[in-house]
Amino acid sequence: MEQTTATPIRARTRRLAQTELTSVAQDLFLAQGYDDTTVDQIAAAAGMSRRTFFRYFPSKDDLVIGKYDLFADRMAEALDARPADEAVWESMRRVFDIALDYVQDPHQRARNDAMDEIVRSTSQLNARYLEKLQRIQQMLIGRIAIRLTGTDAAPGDPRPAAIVGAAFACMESARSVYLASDQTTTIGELLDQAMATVTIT
Amino acid sequence: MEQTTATPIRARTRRLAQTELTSVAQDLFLAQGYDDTTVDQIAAAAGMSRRTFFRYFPSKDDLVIGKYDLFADRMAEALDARPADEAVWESMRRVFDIALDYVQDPHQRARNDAMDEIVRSTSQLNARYLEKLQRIQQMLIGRIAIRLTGTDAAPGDPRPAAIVGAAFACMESARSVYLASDQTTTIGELLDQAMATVTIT
DNA sequence: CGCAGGTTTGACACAGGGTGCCACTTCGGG
DNA sequence: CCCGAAGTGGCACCCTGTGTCAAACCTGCG
Repeated sequence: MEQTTATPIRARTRRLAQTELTSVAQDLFLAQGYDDTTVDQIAAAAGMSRRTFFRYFPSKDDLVIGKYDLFADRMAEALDARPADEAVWESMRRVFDIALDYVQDPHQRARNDAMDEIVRSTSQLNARYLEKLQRIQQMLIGRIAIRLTGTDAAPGDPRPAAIVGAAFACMESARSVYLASDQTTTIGELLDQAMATVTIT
Repeated sequence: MEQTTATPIRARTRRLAQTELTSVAQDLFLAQGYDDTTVDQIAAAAGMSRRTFFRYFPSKDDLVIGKYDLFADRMAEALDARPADEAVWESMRRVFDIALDYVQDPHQRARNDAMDEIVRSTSQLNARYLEKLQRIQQMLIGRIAIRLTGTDAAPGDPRPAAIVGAAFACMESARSVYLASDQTTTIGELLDQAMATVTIT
């Protein structure tokens, strides 16, 4: 049967459990590192069994990396919202805005940066992070291709992927410099510098 | 004692075992997929024990992904060999040449492309591949930084990373278009197209 | 030839991530 | 109150990866 109506409650408690789990897990990761924290520990700390943990997250990695899935949708939306006649490079720059300041609360932001640092310093997580980025780019490439050539259908054209990839390269350069610096310069400024150096014709 | 002279024999037999292992493993991967091939199967097919396999490769992934380590050295060399006054974008283009045609034998090349296809279609391998690429880029960024500013030491400058990243984005766009196409256009041409679209100031 | 050195190998045990299965509880609605 | 669906925990299991240790295997040397 279709249980159409009553479902949102389930989804909400589910998300609650997930955030609780992430919170508890982050504490452990920051305290003893990602690799040295077992799923058993996380589950125990959250008061559930190991088996149940895997019902909330498909893998230990996803607990950390999963949040980047949100970006894909948001960035796709943001790109669609840009005026159609805007230069694609500028559109890309604006799309990145939402990735830059999606967290304002300074406390939460610090925690976020700390997790980013863990991702960067854990080879396995870093790898999966890069893959997520690639997947996001894939979403955008199709849209950029349509902008360039009125219609879709130019599968042999390397330019859309090159443009999107180049833009993300600028983004990543800004991010990495920002995280390694004393954070006096904002990511936005660094990104502007990078995207002024690399341009598209 | 220093067994200076007689040592290369060890290294050679080791490399022999490694290539044998890769060869046998590739057959299995192509036949039944990467995930569905266990290390036990590979080891058995190569006539050794599982434990010994892990003495030749630190992980199953590395058997596939390891070859890209060679590129790091070769590309670093290639970049150093470029004239110091050459435009960095042109230098990057030339550096990619060695990655493009390091296999000439058409039979071997087909096998190589098949493995690349497996890497691309296996999430875990794709992730680790991207990480390798990132590591290679890291090597090059330092060198590009020196070229831009006479000396080293400009850790707050996002431009070197942006340039190198953009160049690699062009490279990857060319590669992905090439692999998805009927392969009539060469990667070199696609790369030229991509790198003509993206420019640096 | 036979022995002493180091190296390679295989077998075993073990930890950790991840999955399928099944019984039990829990919770919401009629 | 009862029924059915969802959530849960425990168990067994597979696979990757590592530490350990004893046996096999060279290899040079007397």
